[in-house]
Amino acid sequence: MSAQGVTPQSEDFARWYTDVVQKTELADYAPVRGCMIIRPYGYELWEAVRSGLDRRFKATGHRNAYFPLFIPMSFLQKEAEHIEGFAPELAIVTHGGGKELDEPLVVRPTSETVIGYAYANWIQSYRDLPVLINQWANVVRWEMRTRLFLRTLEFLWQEGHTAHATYDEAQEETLRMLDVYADFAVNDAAIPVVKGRKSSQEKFAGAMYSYTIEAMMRDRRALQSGTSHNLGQNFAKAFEIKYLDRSNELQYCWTTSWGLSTRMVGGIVMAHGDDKGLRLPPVVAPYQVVAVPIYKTDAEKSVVLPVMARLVAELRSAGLRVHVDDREEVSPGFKFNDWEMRGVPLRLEVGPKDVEKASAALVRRDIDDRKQAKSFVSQAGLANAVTGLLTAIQASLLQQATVFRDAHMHAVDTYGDFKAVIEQGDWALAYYDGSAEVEDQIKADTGGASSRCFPLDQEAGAGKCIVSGRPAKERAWFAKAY
RNA sequence: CGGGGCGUGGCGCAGUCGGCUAGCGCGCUGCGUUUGGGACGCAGAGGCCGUCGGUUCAAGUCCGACCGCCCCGACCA
Repeated sequence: MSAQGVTPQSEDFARWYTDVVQKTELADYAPVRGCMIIRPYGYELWEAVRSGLDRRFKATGHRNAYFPLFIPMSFLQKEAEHIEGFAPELAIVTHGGGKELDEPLVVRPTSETVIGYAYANWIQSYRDLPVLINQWANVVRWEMRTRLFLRTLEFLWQEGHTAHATYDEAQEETLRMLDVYADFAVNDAAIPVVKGRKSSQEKFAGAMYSYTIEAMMRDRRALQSGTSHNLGQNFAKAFEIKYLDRSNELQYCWTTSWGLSTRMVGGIVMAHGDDKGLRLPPVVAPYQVVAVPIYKTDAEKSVVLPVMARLVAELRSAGLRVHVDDREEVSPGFKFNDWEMRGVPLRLEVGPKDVEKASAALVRRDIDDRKQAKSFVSQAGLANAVTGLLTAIQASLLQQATVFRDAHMHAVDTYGDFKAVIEQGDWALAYYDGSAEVEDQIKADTGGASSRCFPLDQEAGAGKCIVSGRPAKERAWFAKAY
């Protein structure tokens, strides 16, 4: 890490990422391997993700609740595929209060099982359905290799868990929540995403179908940014989640679960960041505007500061998140670079000339060229100008990410083209029979590219699997992924 | 767990064939001058050289073990 700024993205993306996360004070390493200390700036970003999602969950009829951290080991074993999938990454508590426990407790890697237990008790009749609950929680998965935000042993997330009377309702819910994630990603995080269905290898352990939103990072690798699962009746059967239908017959429920984690913070970093550091979308940025006063002498300072204070108050009363950098010990130039690294979307400068002319300078973070990024506006109506620019920046970041992404996604028809596309680091869309052998073959041939999803928006058609030649009904996206 | 790299003030590093009081840049503290794109001067503070054990008159330096971190793979939100 250099003393000033971060390793340029173009030089070493992985290094750039770790530099950015630490130098912008999003997070720090913890004393335990693979764990992370989320610092205020990073936590505020997560809080913005949280509030954007929470609002949408409530608007679609969900309520928040909280289920316990510890789960009896036996619960996980009730669903065969579930335990098989999670067993290698469980943290297990064997002792408590100085004594060995009769039954080990698992630190939740996800909560389908405890929640299934509760739902079995709560649900008797079709009148109790649907149950639409979400929880905000931490979970633990003992991963081999970790990276700040992208994969940590403990992470924060939300997990929605719903129970329904029919398959169709569960499927509808699964896709509704996938849409909620996509809406959040696009409109709040300014990240374009591909919605799709996971291959059977990539699906959640215990799910019938898993759906995902996949985003492209600036190094073109894919990031699974949120998942929504139709669990079928797998967990209902394992936990006896049953209801009496209208004709007084006992039926198993159909359940869903869906989650989005602090990984999204890493996604925001990697989808928008540039050589200078972060570029945060205004909707989720902890500070939307940073105000830097400019003065040389005490006399100038005494005229600049009151004007700045007045303007900042106006912006705040317009509902904007504004930070005033009134540090005396660093120069304005230093502050400009510092806040650009931290990704604040818009900078407000007020100096002696502005006081004279009743103007202010606004500088956009999303535009590289300094002259183009900077504009001078009248102090009158500043809040409107700022709001307008923030809207433009939000749109521009989405636009830039979309243009970048689309330039690196290719539909292919031959395996030669497929490998060439992956080789150059891009995403390839190809007919795929969905088999594990083909996926393994592709992984081996391409140095680790995996199927990301069968995109939902593809036209119905048929073709031959690009590897096996077997008939395939759908195309899938393949890419190297985080 | 396999391969590669690295552990020396907060951060980044130097420290030659073992030798004297362990150094440099950044940052930090104080004072003064500065301030519209990463200011400067002066004076300071800050180290069990990752841990343990060996070799030696003498170890940051040589040997061994261990621990930790980073990068690349197998596994994953």
